[in-house]
Amino acid sequence: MSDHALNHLNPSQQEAVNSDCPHILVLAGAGSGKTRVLVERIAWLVQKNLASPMEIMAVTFTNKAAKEMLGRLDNLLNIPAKGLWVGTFHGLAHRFLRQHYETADLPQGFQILDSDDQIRLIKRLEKEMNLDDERFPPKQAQWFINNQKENGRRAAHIQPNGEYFTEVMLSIYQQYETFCQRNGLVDFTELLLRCHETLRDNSDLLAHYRKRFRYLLVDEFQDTNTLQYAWLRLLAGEDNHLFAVGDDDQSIYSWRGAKIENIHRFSQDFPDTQTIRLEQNYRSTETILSAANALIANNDQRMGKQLWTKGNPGTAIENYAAFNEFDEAIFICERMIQYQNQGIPLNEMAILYRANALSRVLEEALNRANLPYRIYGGHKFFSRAEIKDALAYLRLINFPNDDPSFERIVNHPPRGVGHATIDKIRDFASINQLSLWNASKQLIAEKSLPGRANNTLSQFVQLIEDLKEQNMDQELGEQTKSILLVSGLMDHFQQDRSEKGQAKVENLHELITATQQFAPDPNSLVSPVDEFLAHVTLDTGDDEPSTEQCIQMMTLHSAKGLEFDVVFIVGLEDGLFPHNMCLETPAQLEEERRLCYVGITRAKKHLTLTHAEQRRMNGRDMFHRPSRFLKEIPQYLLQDIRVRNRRTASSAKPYAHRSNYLPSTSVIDNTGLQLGQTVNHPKFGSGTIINAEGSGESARVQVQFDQYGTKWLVLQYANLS
DNA sequence: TGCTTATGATTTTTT
DNA sequence: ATCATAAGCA
Repeated sequence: MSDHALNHLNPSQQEAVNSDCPHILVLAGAGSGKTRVLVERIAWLVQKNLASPMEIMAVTFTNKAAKEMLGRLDNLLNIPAKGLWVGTFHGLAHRFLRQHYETADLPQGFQILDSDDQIRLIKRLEKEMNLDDERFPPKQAQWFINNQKENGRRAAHIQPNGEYFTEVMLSIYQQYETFCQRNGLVDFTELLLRCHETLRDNSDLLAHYRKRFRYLLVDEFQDTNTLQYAWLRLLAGEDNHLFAVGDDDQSIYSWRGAKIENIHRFSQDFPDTQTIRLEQNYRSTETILSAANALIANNDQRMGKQLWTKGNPGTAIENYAAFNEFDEAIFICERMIQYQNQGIPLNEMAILYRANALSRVLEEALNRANLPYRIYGGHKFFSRAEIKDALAYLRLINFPNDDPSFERIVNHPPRGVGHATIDKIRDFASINQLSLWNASKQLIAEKSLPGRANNTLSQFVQLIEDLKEQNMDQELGEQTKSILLVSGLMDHFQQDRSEKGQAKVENLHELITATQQFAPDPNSLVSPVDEFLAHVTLDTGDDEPSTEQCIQMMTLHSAKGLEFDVVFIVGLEDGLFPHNMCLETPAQLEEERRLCYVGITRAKKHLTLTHAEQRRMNGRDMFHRPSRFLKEIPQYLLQDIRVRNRRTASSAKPYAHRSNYLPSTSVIDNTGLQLGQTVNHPKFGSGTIINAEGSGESARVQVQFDQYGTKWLVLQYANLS
């Protein structure tokens, strides 16, 4: 970095960037320039010739953070940061395993299971083991397995403790481990654990990597779990340099294994650690910072930090007590329009909520107000059912022994291979230690299935064989396209005329585009298909930069790391935020408070907090008290907002009937009817059309009647008016 | 076999 | 209210 750039760093930042100390822990408050310090540190190492890019590894949690870091480095260093390893824990471990798959005892084409696949597999194993999945919920087994792995424990290492439940969990873990190993499947935690074990048990390999990566840098250190920390320590060894950046006040992921203790342990595990605090905030107004500081001061378990700013006090934090959630939403829309008139662009405004369920009412209000918005998070593109179906075809064609994929698509779209047949395949496969694919082929060859099942299954096998044949030398994009058409998957979703069905078709088209645009790495060790499949399970791909002028909506969790001129935090009610499920222990409440702290510190200029006195949740009207966090913010920072005409229950609920808001595109072929339309039936009275299928004489519609429930009616005979 | 209806549970999320 | 999964029926 140039000396010019150094001048723009404050003393603490500068100290962190060019410290000679081998181990550095940077406690970086919100908005204190944490990413910048990380990037400048790397630039400094390279430009002072302390390290070549080859000797540096930088680890992040999300692909987004990794990409941003790489981008900034490119800018700063002016040379492509060649040889530099920047990536997520999982991405780097994956890279390692692909390179050393033999040493790691994995097949070359090992596949990655995402947590969906993991659950599916556990369910299947429980069934095979004749376990009741009510007593032993697959979710819990999943948690058990991941937790054991995060603590480095293989099934064989665990001593049965005499408790029946634990022993069952352990036996599931055993089966799961065996199955994955036999079939070359690796779940997310396994990527790291396997990498850790391989390094630990191969001293020459470990020596090589320790020698290579003399400088290790970690972002969001407060989010590391036990395994990730162990992995870092292993790589660091005695001699390497470890630079960790984190903020204990922003630790909000303990519920998925993050160990805030890792920050506390750091200076014990690395005795000569220099701890540097970044407390000057460059983001928010003084008012917003004071609120954040006051709130977080209520937590006992802190390393202690006090953010300050040279900035102006800014405007007061607005506090609005809404009558109900509709009133809350309308209020927010009005305020946003006001801010927009003040010249603040829409993409500088964000609405943050504790739970995704809260977004619906807000969306409706934004639609009515003609305010464009974008929702972050939620269902990631590559994890949507229809996309995973398509990917399963791609996977099975290239790796016929991939059982999870086989199971997913053997009867999807429905082709007459039912439960009974699948059960037989499974049994046969598990008795003979075959993959479902090979089991199917053998069963067909032996003709040991009932005629009809034999037929339908052969057709499926033939379908896959055909696709395999014709795809041998096709481009990935072409492959995907023909898979979707030939398999009938596209057709299947096209049958569904509802809005959701149409969205799925669009998603499939988007997938085709994604495969067409995918640029395989020319240096890759695996095939483009394989690379693409790993890419989609490791990178959720939801970080397209949003340059569009849209209001940003997301959960408080996914807001971490972002900033906006204007922030609205909604649903500040006891029971919702802090959430009911997080009130059991003081530690949980403290995490909720940190979450609130994260939310507040996202705001640069204006912050508005809202709560509703009445809120309909899970079909019931709830009356929550204002959040206790509101009381923890000093009154003088808050300004209560009153609305001139207090909205009544009816005026605050202007769109209770959704039917008017369905798009007009859902016209049913040649019937003059459309989805969402209200119709009258001679016998069942009035109702709303909620679905339709077929055309001409076989056209049917599904109607939700006001009094008789939902019914499918053949249009020809229904006599609707 | 596969569609329809009934039942149950519902924080947060990356990889 | 809404969604997913499971049992039940055509």
